[in-house]
Amino acid sequence: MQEPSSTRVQELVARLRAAGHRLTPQRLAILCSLARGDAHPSAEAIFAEVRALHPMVSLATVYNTIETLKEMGEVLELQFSTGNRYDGRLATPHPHLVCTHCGRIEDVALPALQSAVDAAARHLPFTAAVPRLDFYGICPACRETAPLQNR
Amino acid sequence: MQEPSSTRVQELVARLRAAGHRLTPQRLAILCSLARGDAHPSAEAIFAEVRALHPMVSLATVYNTIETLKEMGEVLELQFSTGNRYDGRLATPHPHLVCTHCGRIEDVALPALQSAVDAAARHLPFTAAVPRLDFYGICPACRETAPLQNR
DNA sequence: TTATGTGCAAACAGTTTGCACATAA
DNA sequence: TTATGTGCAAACTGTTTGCACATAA
Repeated sequence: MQEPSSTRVQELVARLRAAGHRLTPQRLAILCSLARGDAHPSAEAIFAEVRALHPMVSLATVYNTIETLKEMGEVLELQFSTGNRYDGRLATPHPHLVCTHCGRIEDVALPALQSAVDAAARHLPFTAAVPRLDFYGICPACRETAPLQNR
Repeated sequence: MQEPSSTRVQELVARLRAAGHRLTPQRLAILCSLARGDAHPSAEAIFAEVRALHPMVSLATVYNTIETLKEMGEVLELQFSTGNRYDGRLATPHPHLVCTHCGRIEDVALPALQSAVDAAARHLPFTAAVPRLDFYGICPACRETAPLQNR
């Protein structure tokens, strides 16, 4: 989890306040979890982290806070059939690497491809098309520890 | 639903048999539904179609058959947090347009972009990376009938 | 004849909702 | 003081599983 003093956490706090929302201790902890460096946590993972500081927190509060931040455009929801993940650092769509073995999700920088995707999005028959580009494979760590599977 | 005489249905039947699987009336109906022209049906949609011919069919049978075809590489599963969709016509990954209003899913031909995505997939730190590229927007039909929403 | 497939119903996981209570501002 | 937020528990959705029965080959 991030420190409450992290730049991104401070930014989220400021924007919540600016939008007329309150800052509870639970919320602050959720913000810290969402702004984590290794990010893309699940609601369950955020819940577990927050619970370490606030044993009485409920999952509903985690979902409520995420919903608020989503509406403000400060959190990107990555929907997966295995459970959604959240990115509280970069809320604009960007490509990801998804490990089908351990579930790890990494950002990947592919600027040229990103531009091509964005350009294509502007010329589709669907209005206001938002792209989603993910790559599903085996991460380096899993490749070593589980050498015989999924290769 | 497709006719049992459709080329793709015949192909699926032949491949099931070649793999040592049986062809039940329920299965044939499921194959026809999967090979439909306007495709990308959900399990529920396939179930509803098949039920018209076989009122006693169960959802489990639909999922079982889909699972078998997935393992054979004859059906592409498109996982969405709102429920999975299936493509029994073209089982290799390809981009889609997803209407966030009515749920309609269309194939979209973007050959140049597709090549760029496939090329990128080959140079990622994750092994055997399979790309998934979808665009979420409002389809032309929804744009007309629901002019004030999501625009 | 018998391995494969089917139908039912229960279990599961992640998410959402309703409502009384708590609290930040 | 009071609108906003919280915690709990129940409900919901799509999917998966176990098991006895049915049937294609």
